[in-house]
Amino acid sequence: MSILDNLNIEQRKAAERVEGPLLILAGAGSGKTRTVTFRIAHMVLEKNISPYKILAVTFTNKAAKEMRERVEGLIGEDAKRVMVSTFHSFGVRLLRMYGNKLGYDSNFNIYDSDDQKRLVNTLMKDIGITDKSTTPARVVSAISKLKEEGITPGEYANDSRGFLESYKTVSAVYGRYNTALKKNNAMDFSDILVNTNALLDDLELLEKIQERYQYVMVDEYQDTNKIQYEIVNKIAARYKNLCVVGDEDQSIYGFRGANIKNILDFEKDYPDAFVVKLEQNYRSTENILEAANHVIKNNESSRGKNLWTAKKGGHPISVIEASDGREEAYFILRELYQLKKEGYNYKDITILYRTNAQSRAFEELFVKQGTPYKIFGGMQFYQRMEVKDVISYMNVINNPKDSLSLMRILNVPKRKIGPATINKFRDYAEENNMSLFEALGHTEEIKLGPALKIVISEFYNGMLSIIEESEYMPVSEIFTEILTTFKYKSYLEGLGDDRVEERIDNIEELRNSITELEKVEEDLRLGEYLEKISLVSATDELEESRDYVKLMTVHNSKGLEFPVVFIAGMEDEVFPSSKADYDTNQLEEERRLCYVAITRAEKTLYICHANERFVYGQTQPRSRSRFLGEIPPHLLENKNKKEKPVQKKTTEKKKSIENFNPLRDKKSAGNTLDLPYSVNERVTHKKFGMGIVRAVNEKTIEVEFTVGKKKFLTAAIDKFIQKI
DNA sequence: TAACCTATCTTTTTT
DNA sequence: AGATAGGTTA
Repeated sequence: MSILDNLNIEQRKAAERVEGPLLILAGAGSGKTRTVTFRIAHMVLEKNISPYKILAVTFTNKAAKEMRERVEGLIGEDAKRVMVSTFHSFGVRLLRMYGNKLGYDSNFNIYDSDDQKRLVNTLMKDIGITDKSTTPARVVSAISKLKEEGITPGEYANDSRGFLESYKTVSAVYGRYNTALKKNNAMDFSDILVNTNALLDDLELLEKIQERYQYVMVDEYQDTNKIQYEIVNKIAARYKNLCVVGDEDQSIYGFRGANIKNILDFEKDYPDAFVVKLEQNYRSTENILEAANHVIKNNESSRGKNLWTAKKGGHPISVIEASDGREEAYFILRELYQLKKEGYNYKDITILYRTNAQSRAFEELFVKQGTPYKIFGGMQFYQRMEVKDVISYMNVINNPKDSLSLMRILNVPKRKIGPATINKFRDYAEENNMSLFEALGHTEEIKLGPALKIVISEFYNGMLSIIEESEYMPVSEIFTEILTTFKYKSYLEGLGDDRVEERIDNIEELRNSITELEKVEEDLRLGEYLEKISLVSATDELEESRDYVKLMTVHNSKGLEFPVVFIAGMEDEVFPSSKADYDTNQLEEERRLCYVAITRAEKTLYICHANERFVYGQTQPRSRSRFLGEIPPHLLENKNKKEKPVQKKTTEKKKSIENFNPLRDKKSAGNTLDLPYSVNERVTHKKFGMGIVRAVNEKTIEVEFTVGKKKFLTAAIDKFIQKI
């Protein structure tokens, strides 16, 4: 008897193979996660391998969480000792510990693409680039791709494409951009990987890590890029217990440097690799699977698999033709109501599309009709202007070297600190080799009007005071301090913007999310919080229990499955994207994307397309996607409803499910201190004066001052609070 | 410095 | 269509 008796023959072959290099070619829906989790359980329960020695790397937090929970279901508490992590979280963890070797402080901030764009933008202006052929956004994506392909600024400068103007721009910015990030004690997403990889060049450290993680597993190996490849292979080099799982037909991240060769060449890298193919699909009906197989076989890059299912037949695939994008949304909504009548719930249904912009038509209609829905990805909660403002305050408090975040908030709320003034301080900081924030403390040495001096000193001292407090204050208190000290809400109210209410709601939602998080993790520190919100991915917020229709890009749907799937916008120039028109490799990637989309469906699949579409403020004619033509007609059924659906009189607007949920990953408990404080004891605080202790919790205490109740973390509290 | 107007660009896809 | 950058004016 073995725990592996629960697996099919192929899955079992893979799970049994614990030592040595192992390649698991796992077709869509073939029980990949099941195989991997049972493999871990087998290692721990039946092979006596310490869970502490196992590292499993996934692409999203959601995948990591799911894997951890499923392993826990099999082996219990020991599962917590297995390191299940995304590449990025794993890297950040390592870099917090050892980043000083590369010249970073452990409180480094993480920049998102918005930050990257702003930084590149200022750099381009500083250098005086007049190149109109490119934009900061394009420069950012070029730089990210270069980083993840392992090309340094120096190497890029020697590249032969040097005559192109956009190339020159990228080349001029790349190195300076890196320097600026480092000065700000910040990393972008690519840096997390690049620096993790660089850390592993330290042989002593590498050996330590190799000894710690003697068994390495990588999920979605077809989507690893050069740097991730190097990280994995360095760690596994010592024991060669490397298990990679993937499917070359689902490689869809070429645009961010993913290299399909990593999986195709695994057997070259490890000639003694054991290879297992998982070809039984447990997810979809025969019709759906056959359609997917017919599409993907047009790809040269496909090795060819024999994906099969025991679920014979099934519904034909419904094709819906609409006159335009709006009608497409109507048709889908009507079909959705039909499905509801047949007994499906909203949560069984997912609408997939190629680009985020396509979600708009659905959102408008669903709001009007009061249909519960949730859009994953797109404009993230944390990227909204007002949320980002407050986060930028937190960024500076966490890491005052972060001049980029500082520049964002210097004049928000408006303090009459314009670009001219900021530049004076930037110059002063540069000349005196200090950070912009430090420079703000030297108002006397800089030529300024008296009013400005006062304003800047107020800002500077306000920040200093919160920075000091942040050592022992819970994030929620820091949040409140920021809002009150800098009167952020009155600033929002005074904007005279028609979205004031929404913005204030967002701020309140941010507060709620922090409070929710602190319920789970009482002693959450600012740095940990910022890290957490930087690394969330779109589908991490997916809640199985709530009943709403899910909308997301095909990219975001990878690894997920749904009873009913609508693929919207199946038109040439949309899917495949017009960007892939003249490039076979890109076209093949689009086809893999289509393959991913089709194979998400369990029972029912709809493919929709419109004859014209409104793009860039213009109506353009559209024809059905070539991919649709690759599906044999006998699998398709025309589900066209000729008459236009009657739009219901707008009923009372129901609020859609918010696009945002508090993070709720649990974290292991921190240290517990003996508290010398007791309820009703009197204390004094530097800033808030006299107070009375109202509650003593495990890791925090609450004190009532004249200004109101405040919470404090007990760690390091003695520096700030004194007993009387 | 801020407020207002006009011209231009945007949409691939994401940790 | 909507967002944003850049320029002009108060």
